[in-house]
Amino acid sequence: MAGKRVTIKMIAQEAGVSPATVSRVVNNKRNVRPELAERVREAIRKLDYHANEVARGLVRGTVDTFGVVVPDISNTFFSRICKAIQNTVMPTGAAVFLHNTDGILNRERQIIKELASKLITGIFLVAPRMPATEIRTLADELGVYPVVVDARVENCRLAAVWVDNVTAFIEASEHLISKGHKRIGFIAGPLAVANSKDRLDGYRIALRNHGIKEDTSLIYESDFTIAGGYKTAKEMFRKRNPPTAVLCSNDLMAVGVLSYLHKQGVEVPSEISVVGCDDIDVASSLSPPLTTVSQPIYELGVTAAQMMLQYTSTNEVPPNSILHAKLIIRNSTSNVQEGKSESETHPAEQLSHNVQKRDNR
Amino acid sequence: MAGKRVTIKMIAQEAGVSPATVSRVVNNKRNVRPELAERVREAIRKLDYHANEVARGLVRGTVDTFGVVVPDISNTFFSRICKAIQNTVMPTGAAVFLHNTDGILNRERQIIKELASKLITGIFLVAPRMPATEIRTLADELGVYPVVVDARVENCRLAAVWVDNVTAFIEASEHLISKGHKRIGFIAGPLAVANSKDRLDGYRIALRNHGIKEDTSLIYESDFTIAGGYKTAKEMFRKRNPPTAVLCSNDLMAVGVLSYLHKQGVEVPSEISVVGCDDIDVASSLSPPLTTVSQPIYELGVTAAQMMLQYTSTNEVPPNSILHAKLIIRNSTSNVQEGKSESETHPAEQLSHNVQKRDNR
DNA sequence: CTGTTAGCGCTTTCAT
DNA sequence: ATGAAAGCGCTAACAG
Repeated sequence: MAGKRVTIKMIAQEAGVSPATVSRVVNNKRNVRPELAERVREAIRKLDYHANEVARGLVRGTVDTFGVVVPDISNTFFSRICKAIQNTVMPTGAAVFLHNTDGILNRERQIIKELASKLITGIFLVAPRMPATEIRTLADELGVYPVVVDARVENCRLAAVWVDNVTAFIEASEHLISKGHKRIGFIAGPLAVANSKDRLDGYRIALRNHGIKEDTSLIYESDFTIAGGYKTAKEMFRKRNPPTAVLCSNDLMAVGVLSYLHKQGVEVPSEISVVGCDDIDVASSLSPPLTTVSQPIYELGVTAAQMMLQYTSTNEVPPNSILHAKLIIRNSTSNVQEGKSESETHPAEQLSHNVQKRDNR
Repeated sequence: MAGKRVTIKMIAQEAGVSPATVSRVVNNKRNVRPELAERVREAIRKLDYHANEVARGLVRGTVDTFGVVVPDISNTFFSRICKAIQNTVMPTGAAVFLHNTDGILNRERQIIKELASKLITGIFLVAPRMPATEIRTLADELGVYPVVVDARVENCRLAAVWVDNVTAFIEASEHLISKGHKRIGFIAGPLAVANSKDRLDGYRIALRNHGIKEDTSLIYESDFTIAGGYKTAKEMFRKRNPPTAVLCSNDLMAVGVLSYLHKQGVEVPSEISVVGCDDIDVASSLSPPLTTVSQPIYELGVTAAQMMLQYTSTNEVPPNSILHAKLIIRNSTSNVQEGKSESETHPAEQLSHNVQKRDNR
């Protein structure tokens, strides 16, 4: 590549001033005679000068760039967060490094170090696998501002924004319960991820609050993918005494479930109700349109970016931000099929079931 | 942030050698006495040294980083390309800047310049709006290696990889024609985008080759979104004499069409056939599973990355790469409804239609 | 093989 | 208000 870049010196010469003055003009320092400043600006225009950000970064000791570290950029959820972060941060002139971890812990550590060696200002850790304390330590050591996105980290002097998944899934479960469902299958994401755990907890709390005994044979751990949801549904409905509704930890798995049920000729929602989480773009266009826990995805990203901007400018770790999800009721859920829920299940619960049902009419 | 970074000098002192020697060790130059090298490595380990990439970039005049510029990272298609590029490029130690243009031409120009000022090595332009010649000029001027992804650019000394959309859509159209469809609606993407144009051309060529007169009232331009597909379907089917099949320029619009038809109680494929393009993750899980033109998305990214690597190492612009799409026939397409196709259309074409039909049995 | 030296392009005292 | 000079951390001649 040819590309002789024009430097500050050339501008200085062209404008008949010193490099220092050019620097002052470029950086909008006010102590430059307007006349000179104009001459410099003209030279800059004429030679199409663009400051070498790398040189600038070297002397400043930091570059105006952030790193965004996600498990999987091809996942809509993460790519939307990523977009929100970018859109929020871009107006300040900052750029963004993007990195995939594939959910591998060591990759995460590795990437953070690489990013730090590039003198980036801050780093967004989206759904990180690393323990909060380690993040704190590493960031301090590396001199990088960390903001954790979509993971609940408390009491760590760590800036973080997440969604209240427990409450969200209590609500989702109660929606199903209010429709008379008592045998509700649950497909969790990887339980090593705090969000997955929280969602499962929400489900459990809701059951308990409504006097429904937990049946561990109804709870499955999967992987947040369509294929995973499909496979899990298959297992779930092959057993005797299957659920009348299934609550999924994300939409992709719900799509898998829907797909399986459709293939088996099972009608949703008349025979089985299905609930997802995320409200991905296609959720409202599925047949039936999917009832789902809508996560404030974009807001998650925007908030994270705002926290980062505040963090870096004040040097004080901003308070955590807890966002709320919203249950969007569409057509994949309905009242439990008449007599279906209990007749095939524990006869002992028949009575309470009827009471429950009556209560909700 | 505290974060006293350890420098090459500290390592030099610790190991009792000169900075140059440390540099040699770090960069694996072989002309260092093994004994010394080991001492240096130990110091590096002990002090947890990581080379300052910014300083390195300044002296080298370039940093081992690429820019990826996409219209919209939250679109699965682009995020998958992005992931492929990253995965391919990462093993070489390179990092990736990600930028959204929202399909705005000027943003594209702006971003390319910003990226260049960061001394990046090369830039991936995914579905760019900029004319090829301008890309060539700008890249030369800025001293950056450009690779164009998912856009047909020929005869420009410009490295590019794209999919043969014309052939793909001829095939998709012929699939429909072979099922007896003669009134085939077409929902195009923005026709300013070459790919959209090519797909439409494929459709037209197929019609012509099979003696079907083109009916411009069947051709719509939309925007590649679910909402756009929905809205267009609404218009399309409100007219008298609607099509018996609709071919969409991407899956998202097909999802919109499916959603509209489902809402109207129209059965797919028995009443209307629908074809999409991209084979997005949910395509096979829709009901009905969507017949679609499967684009080699991941391969698009991998190929682009390989071209870039070759480009930067040989300094010769690699030959263009044309990938092939594949029609995946699922359940959203079927034979045209008996007597439906023509009875409501131009009686004049009745005969040729019957001939056509017989040909394909 | 190894150390010394001279910058890469920019910002930032420090004089003037 | 402006210029001269030092130096950010590293690499790459150039000596030895």
